[in-house]
Amino acid sequence: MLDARYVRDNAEAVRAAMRDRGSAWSVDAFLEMDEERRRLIAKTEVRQARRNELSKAIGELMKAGKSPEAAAMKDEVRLVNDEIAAEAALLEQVDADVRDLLMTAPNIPHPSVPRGADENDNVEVRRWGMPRTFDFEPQAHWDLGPSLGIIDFERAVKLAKSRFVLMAGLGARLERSVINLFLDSHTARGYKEWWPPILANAETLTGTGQLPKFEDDLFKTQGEGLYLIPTAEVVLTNIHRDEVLEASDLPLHYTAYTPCFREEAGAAGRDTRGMIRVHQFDKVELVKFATPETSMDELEGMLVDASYMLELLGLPYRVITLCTGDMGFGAAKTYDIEVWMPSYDGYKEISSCSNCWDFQARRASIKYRDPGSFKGSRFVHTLNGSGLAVGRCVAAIIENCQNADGSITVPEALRPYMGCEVIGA
RNA sequence: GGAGGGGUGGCAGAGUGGUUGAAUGCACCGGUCUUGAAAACCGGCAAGCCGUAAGGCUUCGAGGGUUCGAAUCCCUCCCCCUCCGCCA
Repeated sequence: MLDARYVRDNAEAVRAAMRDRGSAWSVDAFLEMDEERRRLIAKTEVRQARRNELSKAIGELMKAGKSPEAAAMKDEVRLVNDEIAAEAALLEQVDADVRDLLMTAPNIPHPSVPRGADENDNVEVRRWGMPRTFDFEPQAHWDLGPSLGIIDFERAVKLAKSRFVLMAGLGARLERSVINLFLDSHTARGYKEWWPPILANAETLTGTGQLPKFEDDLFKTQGEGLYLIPTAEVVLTNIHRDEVLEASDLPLHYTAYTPCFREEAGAAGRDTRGMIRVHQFDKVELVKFATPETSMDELEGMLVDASYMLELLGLPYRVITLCTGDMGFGAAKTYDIEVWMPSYDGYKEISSCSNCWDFQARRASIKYRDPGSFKGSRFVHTLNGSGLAVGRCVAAIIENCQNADGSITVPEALRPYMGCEVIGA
């Protein structure tokens, strides 16, 4: 959520930001509604002040035993109250409208973000590793996995529906091994591990920005109306919702493994094969809470921590900075890490690391105090990044580490977890 | 799910209809004292909103109700604790 006052005071800058993002969000509609809201507030508050004043006077009269005088005043208060009730109803509606509108505004891009319309305008930052040249025809993971008996797409459809995955034997173990390698690595580098609920309520989903705008992307339960989390970012960030943190405790570095659930409503026809785009996938997530002064440095650090996982596995990757038009709703700046996928003959997203600035903190009311530096409390900056998407990582291992005989060489870092050096053969 | 108890400022914890937006303690900030620190003492210290400001409004789990006036009384819901039931 943007700061209403900021929008009011920097209308032109916000207009430009929305333009850069390709967002249709209307600054002028907001300004108009906001002005109406403030006008109504001023009006009702005058009456409320009058009521409070009269009530106080009544109290004093009653104490002095002058109830006839008080009775006359009571009549006036009743009148004032009627007026207040009428105006309050109006104000409540306008207030809700303004908030709803503000909730649908995307975050303002950081000045360092390249301007651009879509993914074609993203800027490559760096590359690591060399895509392997095969001296045989490499198989895609959706072919090799089933032929090795470690992935079963058909029966996953029987159990649930399309875009679900069933893994077997060393495939299942590979998934678990990757999760453990990631968690062990991140915790060794100072991230605190959590094990959160994977169903969350509407307030939680609103805090990180999935609601109200992106409800269609989520699975929702009946009855209680809880949502299956689309990423651990949702729960990790909301751990501190409605809290005031101490500056001396910042930055906080959190990590968690969770399954993630996505409707993929708008993704018909995209990445239909394999385990690239599925309704349920595993992810190890990184989340940080930082002061405004350090959040951009923390983003760089998170990018290193996430991409280091691919270096551990020996998988080639590149890092890109998303342009203004390609960034997610709540992000002020985003780096994507893309792993080399032979079946795509290209790099495929495996992590997204974002600094959300105070956008989520304002929604979720996550603040910090620093008595030595300023009075009161301020919003923290929240960051999140995949470290990494496990399913896509498994797919990348299968494809990048395959051999001519259809076996897979287990990356060295995973061997202690796998208990073997080769899958198949 | 049933019975009982409870949800108050960063934390702990008073407060049952009228200057109580809220005692007190801790934490924090400023000062005195001290070579420095601690202790002691003095002072300050909730948040949000409207307003150039003065100031005003709102907020004591959430929502509704009673009243001229509600942290305080009534209703509904949520959450926490204890006991019972159920259960992995």
